[in-house]
Amino acid sequence: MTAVPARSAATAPVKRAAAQPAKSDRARLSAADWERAALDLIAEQGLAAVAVEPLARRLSVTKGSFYWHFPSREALLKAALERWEKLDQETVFDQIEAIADARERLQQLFVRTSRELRSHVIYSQLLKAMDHDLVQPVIERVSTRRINYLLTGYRALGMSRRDALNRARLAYAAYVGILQLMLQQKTMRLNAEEYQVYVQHVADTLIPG
Amino acid sequence: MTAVPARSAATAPVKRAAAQPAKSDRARLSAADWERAALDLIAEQGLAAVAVEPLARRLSVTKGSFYWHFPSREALLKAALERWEKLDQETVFDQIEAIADARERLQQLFVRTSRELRSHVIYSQLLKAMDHDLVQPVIERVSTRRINYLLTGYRALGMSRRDALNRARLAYAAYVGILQLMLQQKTMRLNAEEYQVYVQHVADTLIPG
DNA sequence: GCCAGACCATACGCCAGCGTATTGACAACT
DNA sequence: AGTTGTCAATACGCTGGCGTATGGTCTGGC
Repeated sequence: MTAVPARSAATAPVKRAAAQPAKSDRARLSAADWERAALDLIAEQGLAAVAVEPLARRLSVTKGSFYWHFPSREALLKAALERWEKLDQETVFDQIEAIADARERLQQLFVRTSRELRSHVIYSQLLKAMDHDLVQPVIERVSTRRINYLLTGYRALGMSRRDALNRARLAYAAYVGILQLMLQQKTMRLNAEEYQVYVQHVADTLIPG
Repeated sequence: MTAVPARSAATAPVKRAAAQPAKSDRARLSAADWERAALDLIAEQGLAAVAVEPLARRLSVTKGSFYWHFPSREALLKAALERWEKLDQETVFDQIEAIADARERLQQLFVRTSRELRSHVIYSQLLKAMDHDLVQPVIERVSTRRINYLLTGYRALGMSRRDALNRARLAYAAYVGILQLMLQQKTMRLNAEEYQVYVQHVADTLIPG
């Protein structure tokens, strides 16, 4: 019986608490649980670490469970990436969009880059795996969105279109670079204050006054 | 048969022609050949792609050859990384060091980042593999050297120590970021002119004057 | 109560990559 | 000519990950 697992929420008789299923020693798993676990692994060890059997071990089950929820590893990755892209849009982006002042908004984009923010960590890891077929379009979309966001920010500050675009590129490259240099190992292990000062310097340098 | 016999008069340890051993259909391989091929693969597909058997196929031999030259895959990586670090020091760094004017020198660091420059491509790939035990110390050293280089450059332009350090970090992050964004896929596929303009913008923005 | 469906365990076949062992070929030196 | 040293082919065993097949267990609903 190779029944295709019904992944839609419609058929699920068990509603399972809407919030996190708790630490759950004995709870059964859902597809969403696997997706979340996959994103955790991506954040910690990168995309390549998302292997079915290690993931299963991590969740204290066997892959018999996995292949009920997903037809393949690829399917899991696809779902996890979708989930991240949506989540990233909500948590990181929409929050910043709420800020009125363009100058302040630009600065916040840098301030919230500390390694505590999971979504940024995942972004950085995905950037490193951009050769992967599933990853490429996702971070393509996200990056473009963000650069365009910066672009309009700079335009709002009165820069010419050409300058604004290049400044947006520069700012975004600095963002990507500092992510990579800070998150991975110790080359640039700045503590909170040092980082604070650095960000201020970046804002002063990259935001025209 | 083949014109230009590569085997000139050589003595005991067989130094083999100093230059490249040519495309060489039938020439034997040396350890250096494997190291160069490994670096090529790193540049093209990243560190993870450096596998023994694929490499052997690429060189049109079998791994029987490989394990004569190296005791393990790790040993090859180590040797290749050493070779790159040395080569990078010579080609990229020493050349720029020759430039007298601090302002011009800083700009050149950005100008020479186009994807044509192999050493930069390798650096970017290694940065993506910084979790690897052998890679981490290497790019640690290289990155530190470069940032310090920028630091002294900015100091020479009269910046305070704190500002110079932060500016160096910013500039280097921008360098790393633009590398990653340009080399990997198309998010930022700038053509030569666009890139030229961008670099000029970076220089104007990051170099005080 | 008991059946269906959701979830998981076990066991298997497959493949790619690492490393080993053995033998072969061919050059240079004696 | 024979010996030695250098480079390479072939064949093998091992591991870890993917995917399949099949059967087991728990749960809610009738």
